[in-house]
Amino acid sequence: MLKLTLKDGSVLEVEAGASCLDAAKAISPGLARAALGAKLDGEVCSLSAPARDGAAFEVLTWDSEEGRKIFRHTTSHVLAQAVKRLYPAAKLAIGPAIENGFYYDFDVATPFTAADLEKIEAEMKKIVKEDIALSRFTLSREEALAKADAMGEPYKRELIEDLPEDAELSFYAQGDFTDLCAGPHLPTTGGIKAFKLLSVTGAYWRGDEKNKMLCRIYGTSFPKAAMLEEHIAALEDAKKRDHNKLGRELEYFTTVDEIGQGLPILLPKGARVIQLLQRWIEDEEQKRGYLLTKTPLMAKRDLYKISGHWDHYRDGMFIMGDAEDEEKECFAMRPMTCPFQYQVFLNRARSYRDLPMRLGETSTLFRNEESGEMHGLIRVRQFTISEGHLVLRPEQLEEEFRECLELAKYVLDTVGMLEDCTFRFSQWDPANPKNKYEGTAEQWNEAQAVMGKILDNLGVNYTVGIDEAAFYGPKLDIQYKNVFGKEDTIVTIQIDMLLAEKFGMEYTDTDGQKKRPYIIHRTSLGCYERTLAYLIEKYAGALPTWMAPEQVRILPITDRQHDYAFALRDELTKMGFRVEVDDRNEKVGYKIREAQMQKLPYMLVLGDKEVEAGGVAVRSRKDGDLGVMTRAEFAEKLRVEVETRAR
RNA sequence: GCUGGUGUAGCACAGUCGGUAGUGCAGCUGAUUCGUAAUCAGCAGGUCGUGUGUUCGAGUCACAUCACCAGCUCCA
Repeated sequence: MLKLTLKDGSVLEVEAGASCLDAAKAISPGLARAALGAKLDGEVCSLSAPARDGAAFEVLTWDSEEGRKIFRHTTSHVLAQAVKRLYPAAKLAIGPAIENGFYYDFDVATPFTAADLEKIEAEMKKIVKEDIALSRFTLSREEALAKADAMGEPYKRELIEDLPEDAELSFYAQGDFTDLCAGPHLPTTGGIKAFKLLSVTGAYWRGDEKNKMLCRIYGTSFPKAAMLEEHIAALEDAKKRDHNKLGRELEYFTTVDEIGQGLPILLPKGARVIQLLQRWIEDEEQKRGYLLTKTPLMAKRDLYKISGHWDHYRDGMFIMGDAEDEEKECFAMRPMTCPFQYQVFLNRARSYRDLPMRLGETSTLFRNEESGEMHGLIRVRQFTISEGHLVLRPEQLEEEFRECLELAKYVLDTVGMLEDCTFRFSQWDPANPKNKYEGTAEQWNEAQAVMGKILDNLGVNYTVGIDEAAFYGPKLDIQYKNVFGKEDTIVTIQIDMLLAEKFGMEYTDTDGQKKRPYIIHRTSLGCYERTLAYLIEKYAGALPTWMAPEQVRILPITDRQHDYAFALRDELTKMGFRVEVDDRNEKVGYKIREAQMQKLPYMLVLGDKEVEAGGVAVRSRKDGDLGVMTRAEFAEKLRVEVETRAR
C-alpha cells in the first residue's frame, strides 16, 4: 500500500502501483471525473503518473490554473497532430498553453488560411473522438536528438541542443503523433469536449525578428461546450468595449490618413477628458511639492549624445536634417523628457538644501514607432505624459520612491483602474546582445539592489521582468490590460544613477563635498492618451460623471420650455458643470435614446410642470427616471458626485 | 519592420459571371409641439482608400502604395 497526504492533512491509502487517477478515484469518483492532472509534493504531473509513497497529493481540476494549462496544452498537441495528418511537411516548433487558450507554431511553405483552420478543426474533432491515449517516455539527449532527426523536426533538434547536457528529455506520444514535451498532459484526447481555433498569425522563431517567421495558430478549449460559448460571447462583448471602436463612435478621437499613423486627432470630447485629467494631476503634484517646468519639444543632436539617446534610441526618434552630417545643425523631437528637465537642476550650483527637488511637467513626446506597432490611442507616435523627475540625496531615495508609488496608486485608484493593475520590476539583461544598456554591471547591480530593497520594504507584490529595463536603469512598471488581454505599461517609476553622471549633476552636501544625486523618473498617470483609451474600455464609454465630457443634457419637451432650458444651462454652466441643451424639434423619447447611447450621466427632462415648479425631472444613465428635484437639489447632487470623484 | 486579414456615403452593410452604385440609420428641408430608448414626408450625399496596369468596359482582375484590425518584434 502507498500513503498519500491530502491537502486537509488526512492520509489516503492506495494500492501499490496506483496512478494519480486511481488516487483521485479513491477520494471520490466525481473528483476523478473532473480531474485534469495532479500534484505530487507540489510538482504538477499527469493523472497517469504513478502515485509516490509519502507524497503530498493534490488533484488539479479546471478551477486551478495548472489544471487549465494541462487541458489546453493537450489541446495544442491535438492541433499539432491534426496539422501533421493534413500537412505532413509542416515542421513543429512550440505549442504552449497561454492565458485563456493555447497556440502552436508551425513552419509551413504557405501560411494557413481561414479555410485551412476549418479543415484542421474537423480533423481535431476526429482525434478527440478517437480518444487516443497519451503516453510519456524519456530519452537521453543523444537518443532525443536522433529521434528529432528521425521525425524530421529541425526546430525540436534546436530545442534539445539548448537543453543542459545531462537533462532527461521527455516525449509524449499519442497514436501517430509524437512531440518533445515537458508535459504534463491529459491521459487521453477524449476529454477535450469543446475547442475552437481563433486566429492564424505570424510569429518569429524564438521571438527573434532575425529568425524565420513561423505560422502560429491560436485557439482555446474548455471541458464543456457551454463554457466555450460563454467565452466566445465574452470576447464579442470585449470587442464592443474596444476603445478603438467605441472611442471613434462616441467621438473621442479620430484618425486621418493624410496626417499619418499614430497621430490621432483628439475630438472635443477626448480633448476635454484629457484636459480634466491633466489639471487634476498638475494640482495633485503641486500639493505634493512638485515644481512645474515647461521645456522644449526638440533639441539639437548634441543633447541626445550626452544623454545616450543618440546611441541607444536613434531609431525611435524623429530627426530633422541630416543625422550623418556633423558640420550642420541637426535637431530631433524629444522621445523622453529627462535630458531637458535635468537642465532645470543644472541651472545653477545646487546644495543639499535644494533636495529633494521634485520636477513635474505635462510633457509631449515623439517616438517614431514601427508601422505595425500603432494601436488606437494605446500606442501612438505623439503622446503626452505626466512626466516628473526627482533629484535626491541617497538617504531620500526610499521615502521619495514610496511617495511616488503612493501618488500613482492614488490616481489609478481614483480613476478606477488600480484594481486591474499588476506590478513589474523591470530589470536589465546582462546578456542582451544588442548593446541595449548603458553603464557597468556594478552600477546596474547597485541600482537593482536598491530598488529591490525598496519594493520589498514597501511590500509591493511584483513580478520580475528580465530585459524590460530602460537603457539607463531599472523600473517599477505598473501594467494594465486592454479588452483583448494585451498588456501595456500605464505608470512607471524608475531609478537612475547613470544620466546624473552623464550630465554632471551634483550638489554640495553638508560636509562641503560635491556629491552625485540619485534620480527618480516617474509618471503619475502615465500617458494621457493611453489612460483615456483604458478608461473608455473600463467604463464601456460611460465615464464617471467627474470626468465625463458632457455631464448633463437638458431635454425640453416642447419649445415652450426653451427659455427655461437655456437659463438652466447657463446657471449650471456658471457652477462649473458641462451642460448642453437638446433643443431639436424631436420627441423626448428620441432625445433620451440618443443621450443614453452617448452614455451621458444625466438627462434633465423639462415640461410645463417643471417650468411652473422651477424644478427638473432627473434621469440618470444608470438608474433611469429619478423623479423631480428642485434645481438646487440637482446641482448639489452633481457637486457632491464631482467633488468626491465618485465612480 | 514582419505574417495574415480588411478597406463601397458620417455609421452599419448589399452589390451575381467584369457591363457604369443601392438599403437602413445619421444629415438637410418641411409638417408635427409631443412626458422618459427611434413621428411622418421629401431632398441631398459616393471619382467604391490611393495610384498604375489588363480589358471595348474595372467596385469586381493584377501589381504597387496608404490606412485600419489581429499577432510577432519593439515599447509609455
